[in-house]
Amino acid sequence: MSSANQPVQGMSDIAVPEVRLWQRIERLAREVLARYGFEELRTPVVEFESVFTRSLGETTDVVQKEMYVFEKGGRRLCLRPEGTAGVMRHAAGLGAAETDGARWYYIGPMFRSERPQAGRKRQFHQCGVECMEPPSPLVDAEILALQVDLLRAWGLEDCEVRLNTRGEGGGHAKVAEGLRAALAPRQAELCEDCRRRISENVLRVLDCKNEACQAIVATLPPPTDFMSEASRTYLAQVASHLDLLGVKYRVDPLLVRGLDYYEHTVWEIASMALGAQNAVAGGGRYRMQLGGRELAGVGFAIGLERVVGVLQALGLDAKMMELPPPLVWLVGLGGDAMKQNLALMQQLRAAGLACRMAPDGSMKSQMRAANKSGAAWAIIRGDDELARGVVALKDMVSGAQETLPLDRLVTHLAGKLAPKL
RNA sequence: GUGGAUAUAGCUCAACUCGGUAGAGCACCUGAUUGUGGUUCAGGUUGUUGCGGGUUCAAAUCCCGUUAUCCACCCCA
Repeated sequence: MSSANQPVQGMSDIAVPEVRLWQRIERLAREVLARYGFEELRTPVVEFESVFTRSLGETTDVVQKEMYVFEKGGRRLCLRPEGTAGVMRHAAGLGAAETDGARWYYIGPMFRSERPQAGRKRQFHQCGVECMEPPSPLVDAEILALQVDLLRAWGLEDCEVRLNTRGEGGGHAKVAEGLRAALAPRQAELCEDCRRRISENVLRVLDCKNEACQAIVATLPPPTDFMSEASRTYLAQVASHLDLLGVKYRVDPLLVRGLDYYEHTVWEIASMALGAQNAVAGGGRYRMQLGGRELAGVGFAIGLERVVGVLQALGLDAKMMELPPPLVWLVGLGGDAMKQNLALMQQLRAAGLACRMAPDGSMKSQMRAANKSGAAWAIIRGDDELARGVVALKDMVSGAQETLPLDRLVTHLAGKLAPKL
């Protein structure tokens, strides 16, 4: 309870039983991702600060106030606040032959120094993908479908997909100018935050929660009006591919994604089961300059804390937890039996069985420990069994107990185990 | 970064308003069976009341600070 044994603010231990849910989530993710031809890429948690400042955008909140930055050996380093930039940094070091058509996924911790809240940790975990195939509405739709598929595999059914376009990368300034011009006459009516946003990040005015701002936004021409014809066509094609794939979505012209590297398709997936931080996942197409190379791809990230939050809110968490293998507990009476059990335990483990024993204690307390551990069987040996070369094997669920020769123990247990697998 | 709430046994919480050296349930340990758990019964252990300071004869209780947690803003996954 004292502060000495608490983790750093906004960071938490993931322990039994919750960690079993995380294990299942990760295992299911790897299975689904493999079906789409993705392979894992493990990039370092620590990167040069410039990897993110250049790609996410100097003015984004993530870069300006949320990164954990530190200096080491005269270099500006940071803990990664997201996954895409690191993957692209990896790609920038490869030749085009290796990156063209690459499909990578990652699962791991990210760090943002925000005020902790429901569904918002300073160390949080994302599962994401990056697909470097040539830009195409078809690929964008496939990747979005993959994300929905993943969420469904985890049991998240009640999610809403909102789809939008940011338009071609070259047209961003034009969109911003258009919006600023349209907002200028109404500026005085906007909330304090939005007046600031007009100059800093005008797109953010679109998704302001303030009612007065929303009323003004409703009168604006949609941002797509300021985009190229090609941009609008691209979005329409993504939408039609999604229809073909049976993915439900809602086109939301007001959907905004914060990071600068996005262009064309962007989307966000929210769950009604969560509170204010209800965005479970987001994604989109992007383009960035890194290491002298221009890199383009489409990808997404899913916030695993939020996935866990939804599963807990829906009451699905207990069912989904990864179960440890059936356990055999060795109970020994007397020093000789304890030593013999220690040796036997290693033999059983070598044969593939999960085993534990208590180092001492009365038979009663050893049995209690076996019960508490959830052991499927107890192997009981005292002087009598040692002398006869047998063990007593007790089924902890039924309570039935049998005596069998030591040399038949492994095959006997393996036979009992088989139907359970 | 801003605002509100909270912090008491391993867990969930009571006692705080009206200061008098902390209590329940669950959990845990021992025994009822000198070699048998999970049910039952009997008995038992558990806390520097988040941390630091102040007021007071006396502070879990009142005051200040601090740290953390929760909720919302902001931002995002």
